[in-house]
Amino acid sequence: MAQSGSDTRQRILKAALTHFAVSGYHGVSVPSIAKDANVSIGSLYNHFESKDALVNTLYFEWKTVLKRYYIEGYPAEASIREQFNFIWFKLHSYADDHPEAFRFIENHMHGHYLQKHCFELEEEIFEIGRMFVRAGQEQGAIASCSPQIVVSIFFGAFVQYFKDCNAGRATWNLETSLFIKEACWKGFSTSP
Amino acid sequence: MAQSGSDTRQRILKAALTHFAVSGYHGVSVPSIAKDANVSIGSLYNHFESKDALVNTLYFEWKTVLKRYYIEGYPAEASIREQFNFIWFKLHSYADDHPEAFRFIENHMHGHYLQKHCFELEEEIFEIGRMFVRAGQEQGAIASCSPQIVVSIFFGAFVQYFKDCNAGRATWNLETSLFIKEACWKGFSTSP
Amino acid sequence: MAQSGSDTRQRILKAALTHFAVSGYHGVSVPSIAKDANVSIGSLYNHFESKDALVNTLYFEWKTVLKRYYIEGYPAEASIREQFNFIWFKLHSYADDHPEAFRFIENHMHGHYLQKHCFELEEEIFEIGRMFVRAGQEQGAIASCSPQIVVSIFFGAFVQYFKDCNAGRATWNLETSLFIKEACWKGFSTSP
Amino acid sequence: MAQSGSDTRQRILKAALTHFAVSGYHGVSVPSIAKDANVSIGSLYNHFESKDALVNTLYFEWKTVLKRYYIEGYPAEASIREQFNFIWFKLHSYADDHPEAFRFIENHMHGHYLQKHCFELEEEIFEIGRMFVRAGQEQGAIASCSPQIVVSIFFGAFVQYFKDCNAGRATWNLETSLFIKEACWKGFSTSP
DNA sequence: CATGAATGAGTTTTCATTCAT
DNA sequence: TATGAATGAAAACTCATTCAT
Repeated sequence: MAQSGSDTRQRILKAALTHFAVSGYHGVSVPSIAKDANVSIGSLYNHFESKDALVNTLYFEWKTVLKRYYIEGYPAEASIREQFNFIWFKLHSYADDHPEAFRFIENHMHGHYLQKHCFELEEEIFEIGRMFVRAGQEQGAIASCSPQIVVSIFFGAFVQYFKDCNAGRATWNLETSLFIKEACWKGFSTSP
Repeated sequence: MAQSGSDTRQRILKAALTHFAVSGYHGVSVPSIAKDANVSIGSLYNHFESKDALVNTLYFEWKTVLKRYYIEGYPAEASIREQFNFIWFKLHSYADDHPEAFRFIENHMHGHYLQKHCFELEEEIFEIGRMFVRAGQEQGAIASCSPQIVVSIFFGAFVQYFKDCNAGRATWNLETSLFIKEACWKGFSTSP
Repeated sequence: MAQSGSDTRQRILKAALTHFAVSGYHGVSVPSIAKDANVSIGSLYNHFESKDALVNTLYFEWKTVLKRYYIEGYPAEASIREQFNFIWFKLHSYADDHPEAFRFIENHMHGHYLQKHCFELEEEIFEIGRMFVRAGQEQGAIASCSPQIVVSIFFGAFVQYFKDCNAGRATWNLETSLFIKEACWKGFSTSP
Repeated sequence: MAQSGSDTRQRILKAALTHFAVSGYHGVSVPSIAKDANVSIGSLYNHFESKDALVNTLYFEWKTVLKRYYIEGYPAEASIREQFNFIWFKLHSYADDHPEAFRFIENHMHGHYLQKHCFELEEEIFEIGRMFVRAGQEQGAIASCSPQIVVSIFFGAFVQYFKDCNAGRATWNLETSLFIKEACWKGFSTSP
């Protein structure tokens, strides 16, 4: 059961992600993560100070990945319409590439155990969305309202679609996703 | 500390709702519920067979209340537009009247511990939404797509708005709520 | 293995005293105490918040008993000589009546785990000794020096005698004890 | 962080002494010693077979040092009075030169983990004291009693004085120490 | 010899549940 | 029905020790 060594941390993170995504923080036991990672409990605690530290690391890492999805190649010079297409496409890609991570970071009640820097990162990411909305409003392309409201609409719709797919109420595919995207755009844009 | 007896069950349910809404199933201990309900542990177990039975009861009761909100007075004869107004208004009223209950039933990962009849009830409620969508589509008032997708859009938007209010990113009021409702309608309706 | 109920706490305290007296705080495991007390671990934790709370309770209780030994019937009006006889006799009686308790409270390094009120109680008891010394010095019966020094002499001698008996280097009996008492008196009194 | 090698062992012993003196055998973890010694855990185990072996080495070494203090230059031909002055002075010097070591070897409950040769060495050292007492008794200079009792008196007084200084109840200086020495002598000597 | 990641038995503690009163 | 002490399996976490490099 001894391990190759260097990838221990990654194996722990991978196993932990799966467990937390499925059962939530309190529904997961550290031994079960260790077992799934094929690592001893002691080893897990050599890599992460506590269960708490482990979820926080996980959350921060995957929110950071999401942030990178949004930021890298963001078409700041393109039209608002295209900016929205980009954001939606990235959201979709992230959920498609890393469904467990998306489930983990969006599906939970992230309670008392998340540290400040995690909440701050979450806010940074929402701020990316709000910046897009503000730009659209300045150009008159997006309806006038509190920017977060627009984010609520399209992000909420996307998350619910993702959940419905997990629950078997909807089918996961790009076509449907783009249909929802268009509906959202129609909903908050000012185009006739 | 002895209690009148008849309302014991209600006090337990109330305390349990608060706890589960805040911390999730696994994050709550039965003794803490009993303490908050001002009831002995033994008494709690006289009223509910197990922690499992308690959440299931709670979930079923509050989902039933939500179902009643939708069903009672549903304007089946009115226009699709008005039917949507009604659904949205009920959703809003429920979240407004019973914020903890809404948080509890919508905000969590309801995992393995929910029993079949709870999932069935959830599905029944979604079905109310889908029936409305189908009716709208038959009349040509709602865009043609899988009915659940439309539900995802407006329900997802609403849930996200509710969450954002809880997180302090948005402000809870009817005006904003109606703004989101209109955006959703514009999004999935066929009106020019 | 179910227990009569009301004396659980006492059984825990008794078992804990024995264990701590023999092995010290860190050398004792909570399960071993529970087992010896014929009590389940959970039950132990119903009665004491933590291992820490348990030692503190134990320490405080037994130091309080020692304090009572000194205080009750203290012959404040008698001669200094007789006051010393009284103190010594009480010290001896305590160690004789409760050898494990004496071993526990005097033989250890009571480190970080003792709470303030325990240290304060210890100081109160030393203060009883110092008050006796001051009275003796005012009467010219005890040599002039910092009062604690006199306490160090007789208390230290007694504790060492007690330890030596435990180690089999000396024999525990009143006669020897009184011999040491007389030596101490000769040592710090001013009598020719 | 690699070390010169030869002094590794010394650094380990030094760090271990400090830790054991403060927290006792069971209150100290091997990794914490290694860290403080600036040595890897593996290296520590190259030098000492086990935690057990480490304490035993430490105990034996420092008791040996104490023994040397007593033996080297012992004035066997001088008067009993001067022999006592020598013993006391050496005790004081040892505690003054190596306070941590003195705390370590005298302040603890040295339980099950000490090996036979450590207990034997302890007994040898007590025997030095008892030999002095016997010589004094043969000369009629020390009161007649079991020799260990006299040792209990002065050694106990000294240890208590040392502890009181550590606890802040007394002040460590030679003058006070000599005062206690004189009191002890008056206590157990036969001089008028 | 030096390193430090890995191990897993053992520690403290929690908690769903039972049951005698 | 109400009570809450008792239970013990399981959780989070520690730590002496090993071993491949």
